[in-house]
Amino acid sequence: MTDDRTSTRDRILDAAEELFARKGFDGVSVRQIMATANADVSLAYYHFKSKRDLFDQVMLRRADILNDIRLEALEAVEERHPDEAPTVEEIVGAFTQPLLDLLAREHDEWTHYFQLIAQVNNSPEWGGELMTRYFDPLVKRFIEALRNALPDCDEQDLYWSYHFLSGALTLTFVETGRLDNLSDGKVRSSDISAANERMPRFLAAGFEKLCRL
Amino acid sequence: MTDDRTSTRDRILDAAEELFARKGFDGVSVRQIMATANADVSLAYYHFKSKRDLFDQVMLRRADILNDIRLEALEAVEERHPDEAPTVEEIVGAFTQPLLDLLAREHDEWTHYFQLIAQVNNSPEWGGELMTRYFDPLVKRFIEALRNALPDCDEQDLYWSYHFLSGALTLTFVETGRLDNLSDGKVRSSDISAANERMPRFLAAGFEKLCRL
DNA sequence: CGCGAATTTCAACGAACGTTGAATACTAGT
DNA sequence: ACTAGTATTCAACGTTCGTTGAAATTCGCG
Repeated sequence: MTDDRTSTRDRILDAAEELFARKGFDGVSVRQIMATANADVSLAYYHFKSKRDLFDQVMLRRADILNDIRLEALEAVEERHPDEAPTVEEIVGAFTQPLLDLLAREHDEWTHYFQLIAQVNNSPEWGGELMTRYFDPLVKRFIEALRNALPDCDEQDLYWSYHFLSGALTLTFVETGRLDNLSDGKVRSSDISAANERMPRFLAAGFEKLCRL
Repeated sequence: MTDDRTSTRDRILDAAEELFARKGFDGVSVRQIMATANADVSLAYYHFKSKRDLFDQVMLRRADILNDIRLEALEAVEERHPDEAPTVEEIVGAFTQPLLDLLAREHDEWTHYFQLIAQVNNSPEWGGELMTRYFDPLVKRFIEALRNALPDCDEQDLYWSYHFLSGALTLTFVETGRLDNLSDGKVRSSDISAANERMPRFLAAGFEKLCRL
């Protein structure tokens, strides 16, 4: 049950975010959401137009925050190199680190939202449209920066490299415990900091391998 | 509507596979599945114990095929290097190429199953358990081969590298059309061959970057 | 053909679904 | 204290859900 001090609308959004993330849009009923939010069923339809609208508002609520901190990080990297292009690793880091930092630092607050993004990104029904709507402008900005850092890169190589990056990043959001099983507990899927340290180097090497020759 | 010549049980599995892949387990009703399969609702419960059992059988039906062709590819690579370890790129290729080859060559037959795997892999509820159950033994075999090819690699680096590989690969299964949007149609998410050519080189570079110092 | 088993049809069960309208309670501003 | 608007409660709608039991049909085999 969610805290009663926050506004009803926010409690609904919190409950919906958690349950959508864990069970998917169709795996959760409005009644379950409102029970978790400690509120009457019909309040969902007072504060939101429909179940689908509630889902969209959950997605929307935090999207700008992520776009902002990523753009900030990219601009900081670019300001550090006023004359030449930043390294690929720095650009990739500006894309992945702000999110994984946030997830590691405020885990309880953000874990469900990131899980939701991961599922949406991998959904054939919603992956295309929703991710495009919320994150495309920023992604285009990053791809431009990468194209600048890799001026001879073929466009196919560039976009597919981004695609691999996107898949690696979003799977890290999920914390399935898969690594725990595979490694007999020696590596934990929930160790976001460990992923955070490694991801930019791993992915930058891939970009450079594909794009240089 | 599915072909009437195949057995009812197979038609149910085909319809379930397609609909589960497109809409998720809870996004589809048994009635919709049976309508697509051109069969009476109650036949679902004659051939399967429950909706969940039907889902498990869909997952199970093709898992062994994938495990077999991957293991074959890995053994072929190892036989080509009787004395020293194969290259990382060859091992990664043995993990990714057989699947993407299959998906490219028999697209209509396999596209839904691969989409299903992608969604399961990125689901916090089922990702851990289901993927472990069906694919872990083979994955452990591949990680062993990679450890052999990268003898000085730290265990954390090795497992996280595999994790990034897994995310990049499964996102490619989905064909969301996201790349089409991002690149204004110049790159197509459905161009599996393009991904297939690039993935082993991209990912092997990441493994080597993380693992060699 | 006849008989038992495998398969398919038909009808229905209670429960849960998304959504709505009308009535009630609360909260400002005058 | 009165009122206008906001927020919340209560009861219900028609539909669809997963699942089941019994009857009817089809099939393999003597």
